Amino acid sequence: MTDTMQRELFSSETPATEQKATLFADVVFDRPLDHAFTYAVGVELHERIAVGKRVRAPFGRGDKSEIGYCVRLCETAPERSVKALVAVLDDQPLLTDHLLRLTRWMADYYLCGWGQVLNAVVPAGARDKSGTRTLAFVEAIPEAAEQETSSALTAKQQSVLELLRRAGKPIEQRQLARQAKCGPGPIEALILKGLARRFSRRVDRFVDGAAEEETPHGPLVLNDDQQSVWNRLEPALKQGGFHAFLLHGVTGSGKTEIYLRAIEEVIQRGKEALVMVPEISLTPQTIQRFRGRCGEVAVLHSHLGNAERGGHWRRVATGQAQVIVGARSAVFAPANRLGLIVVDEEHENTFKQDTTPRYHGRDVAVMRARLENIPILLGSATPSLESWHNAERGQYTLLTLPQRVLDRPLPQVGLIDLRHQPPKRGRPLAVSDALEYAMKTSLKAGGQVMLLLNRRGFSTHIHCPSCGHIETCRFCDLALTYHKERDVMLCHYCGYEQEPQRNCPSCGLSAIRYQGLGTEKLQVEIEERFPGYVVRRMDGDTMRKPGSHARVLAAFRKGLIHILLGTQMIAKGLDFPNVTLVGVVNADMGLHFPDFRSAERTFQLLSQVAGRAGRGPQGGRVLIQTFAPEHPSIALAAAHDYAGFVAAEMAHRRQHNYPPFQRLARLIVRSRDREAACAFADLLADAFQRALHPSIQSKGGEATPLELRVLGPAEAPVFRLKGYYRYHFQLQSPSPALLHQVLRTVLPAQRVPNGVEFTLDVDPFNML
DNA sequence: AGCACGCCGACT
DNA sequence: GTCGGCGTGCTC
Repeated sequence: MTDTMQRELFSSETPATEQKATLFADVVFDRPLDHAFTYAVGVELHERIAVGKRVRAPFGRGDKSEIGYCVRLCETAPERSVKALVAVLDDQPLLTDHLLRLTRWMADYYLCGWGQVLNAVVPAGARDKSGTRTLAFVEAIPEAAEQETSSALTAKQQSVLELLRRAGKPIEQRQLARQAKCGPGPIEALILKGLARRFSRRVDRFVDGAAEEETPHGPLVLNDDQQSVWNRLEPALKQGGFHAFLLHGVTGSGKTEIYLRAIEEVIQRGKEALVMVPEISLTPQTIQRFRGRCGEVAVLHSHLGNAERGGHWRRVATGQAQVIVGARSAVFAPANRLGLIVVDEEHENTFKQDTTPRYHGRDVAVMRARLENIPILLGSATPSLESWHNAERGQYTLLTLPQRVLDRPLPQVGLIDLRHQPPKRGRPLAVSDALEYAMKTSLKAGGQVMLLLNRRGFSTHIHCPSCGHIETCRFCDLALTYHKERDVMLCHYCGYEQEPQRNCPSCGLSAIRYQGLGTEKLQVEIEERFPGYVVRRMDGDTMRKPGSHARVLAAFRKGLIHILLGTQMIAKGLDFPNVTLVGVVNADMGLHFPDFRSAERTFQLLSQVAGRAGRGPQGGRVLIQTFAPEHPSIALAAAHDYAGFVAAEMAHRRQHNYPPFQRLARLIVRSRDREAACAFADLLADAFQRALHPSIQSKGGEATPLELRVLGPAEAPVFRLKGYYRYHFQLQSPSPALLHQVLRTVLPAQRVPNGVEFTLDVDPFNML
């Protein structure tokens, strides 16, 4: 008897359909399927089932038990026969109605399964109960008179009691012991003497420990620009309703103060505020700023452990946090009474996720604000062209802070033309004489210096002068970078490591050259040329351990480091008032990327670093070394001319039909088999071509091609990656609606061959 | 995405 | 004759 016969027999004896079922649940699974599956809900689960909870259900031919999300309940039986749910997993729904609608929209917009989105949205730590524990708290008994017993109090007991009375609230026992620098003895004694009491409380792990000494930071007086921005913002906050603002404020113009006021305003109304910042800006100082002013703050970002993240997440879900600060994924914070969303550094590309679902945190935030009918404030010193375009079209209200606070001028920016450097004896140096002189001057005057070089490692180019061989990654076709400290050659894309070679693996000659400049080599050069000064490097290599980032920045702030050099990481720090010189070692680095946003990125990066200088009363300047001083990204960043840059770049984008004027979707086909990848990319691109020009083959009459173009296919800029051959092409569409219409007609009809994978990226940022 | 079904080639 | 390759289509 075959399996099939068995199943047929079985199912005819006991019909799978629960004829008497009266409740049905629509369930979505973590699969790239765009529709929900209906299950009967047994009577025993009627009390427990709810939209937004996870369920266990038999799925597929083998009735394999799968976990999915319940997204809808209804009482009318569907036409087809259905299976019954096995279990409901959660006590409380993990998703609010708003979040369900938001994620549904994401699945439609980014063309992936709803279940996939939900799985990415609900953090692992929130799905289980981990991350809570029971702790003992101790508090002073206020009415207890001390007199009778005070004579018997030891010094330690006295100080513990002092501490408790001063706190005026319960303190966790171990923390109390730490603060009083005592063991458990004195605390026990106080409890025995009836001066304090102890009780247990179930708390989220990690969260309570974060409540360190806070320095409440009173609101500052607004300057005229800030005041006029506030005057436009305040009514929208008071009134509520969807309203998108783009706050364009130069670095140091006091955007944060505007954020804080706006947050305070909505908190006062009993609402919650969500603040999204780029991952690297999520430092303790950033969080502290909000803790000082805004009540209970929850923090959500990817570097938290499951339990810790779950704790914060639950605190948000239960309304215990007024402010949620987090990176990209914080846009899904389960807040119930959201009153405002702030997206700081709105232009940052780290808001775009580069795994499924490939969403853009800022765009999802705008959609969330729309769905929840609340205001949203996007802030940046260099707004993305997308947001600027929206402001120009009147979709967003533009607010401007054109000046730095306290009338501090923007730093003077000088360009050093590397093309006209006098030839040097020996090997070329990273720092020109002009930059060196400026550094020495600044340091002698007691100032600090920051140096930006946007490439880590020691040598970025390892080649053989005899045969021209270049050391590349075995799996990607990218040049390996030599890292001197770890003494390895590293692929910056896939992490592949290889022993450095003495001899050329191609021709055997023993004269391999390690060329090209990375932060490690720069550090060596700086230490040689600036003896007696403390030099620190900050890049992906030195910042591996958590906390090291904050430690270096703290040391720099204290003046323990004279010269801080590093990758763009250093551009994101907070204010360092004593930085009087910022040097950019090579400004052109990102300029020649095969990416239509490379000019914008370069402009943003240079503006950002330039903003680091002259934050203090002694002012400061910026020196940019470049081979292309007349390039708009560089010349206009040097002139602090955002408007000028945007005008030039917008013209360029319009001319080439790039965003923000048209929408882009990128399709990437990859396979270990080069031919297979190439063939399928051609096939797919062809399918789009045919969909766009249907009349060509039919009537031969007037072809009315939709205004949508297929660019490619071609080899992806990184052709080999992690052992895969990659081809890609793009769809360029005048409207998102048309783009989606075409994608939805063409893609479902495609069958992807075995051994070939393809991904779709709507509104792509990474073009490599 | 999984996973089972099914229809073809090389083995006991 | 059967084991197993992977192409094809479905999953409530």
